[in-house]
Amino acid sequence: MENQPISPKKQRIINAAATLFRKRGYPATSMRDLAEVVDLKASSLYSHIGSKEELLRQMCFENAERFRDGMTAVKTEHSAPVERIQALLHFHLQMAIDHRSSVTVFNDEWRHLSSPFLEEFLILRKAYERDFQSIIADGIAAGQIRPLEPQIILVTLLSALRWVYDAYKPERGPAPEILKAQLSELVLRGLFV
Amino acid sequence: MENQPISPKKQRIINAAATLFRKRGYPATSMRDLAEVVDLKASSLYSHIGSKEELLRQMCFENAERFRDGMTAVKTEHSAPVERIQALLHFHLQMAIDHRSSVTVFNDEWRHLSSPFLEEFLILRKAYERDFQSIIADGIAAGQIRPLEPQIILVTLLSALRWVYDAYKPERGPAPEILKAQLSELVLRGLFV
DNA sequence: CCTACCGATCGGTAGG
DNA sequence: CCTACCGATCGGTAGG
Repeated sequence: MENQPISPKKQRIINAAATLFRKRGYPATSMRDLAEVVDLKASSLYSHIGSKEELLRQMCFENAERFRDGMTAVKTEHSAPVERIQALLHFHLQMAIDHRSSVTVFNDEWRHLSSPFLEEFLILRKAYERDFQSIIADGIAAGQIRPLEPQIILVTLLSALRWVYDAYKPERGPAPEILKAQLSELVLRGLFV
Repeated sequence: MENQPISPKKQRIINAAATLFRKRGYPATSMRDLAEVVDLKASSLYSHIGSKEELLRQMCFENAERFRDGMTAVKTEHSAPVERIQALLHFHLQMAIDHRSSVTVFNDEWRHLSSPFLEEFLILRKAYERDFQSIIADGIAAGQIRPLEPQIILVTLLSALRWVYDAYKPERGPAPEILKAQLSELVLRGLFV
């Protein structure tokens, strides 16, 4: 990924695109829809961006990097599996709050990437999942995590947090700290008392 | 919803459409893609179906009915909140196994319905969620469910099951009974030992 | 169930 | 950043 500086105008376009992609999905969002939101003609978008798919790529890979960096930080700051899992859970929730639209696009729209970006993306995602899964396996080996299939635990945990990206609005729902506390308790300790 | 008999050919088209809509999403699936899968020209599809959106409607409302009927059955067969929740969890997993593609479309593609079907669909979904949420509230009142926001519990529970629709293949993963047992344990009793 | 075709819309370019 | 425009593809229809 090249890292040229991004102009403010370009950033506005990216943000508007993330919101539209989240709400309608990537294929159902037209460049004319996007242009209207940023008060431009569709053709003028191309002075700032290369293509529609470049926008999608930017969102997918930007968040792949954020999750990779988050994983690195968590592994550096914590050594016990249980603490690592708790920290990752909080990190996922913070990502949902700070980068709601672009993380939703990262979660749901990556399949519309074309080759070779799709393959590159899947490699990054696989690496993240492998890291996470091995933390879970460590927790099981230490007798602190329920001894179930690590793959099932991983996907269920990630899936349980997914609604937050789609549906949580900090201004409407509970405060972020309350949400984090309730979700941690629910996921880590279970539905039943 | 009218209930005219559905010809075998029409059913084949619906099934093929469900698989394509699940894999690529509704907007990114063209009628020419669909025609190719069922060995027809695109125009010939219209001898069997009314429109592309009619296919989407069929899948969305068919499953809305299945979930409504499932909810009715669970409430008839069980009276304790905890048993009802356990039965609903098993019911959701059975739906994922029996109707994988069409339930994924129901979950993810309903937003592409147009008026007034979108509004009608949301009413049905809301009713289901209200039923489910009040069972959770009953469980909390009875001291059997963790006393958290019922809305958070509901969406987290439904979300935790969602990956199964997208990713579970009975022929590759664990047997359905094992999956059900592990998922129940994980969701109901939590990640931590 | 096909061939032939329709108007609308798509992502994107040329040229200023 | 706009006007003007391109070829491709879309969902769908006419007519047999």
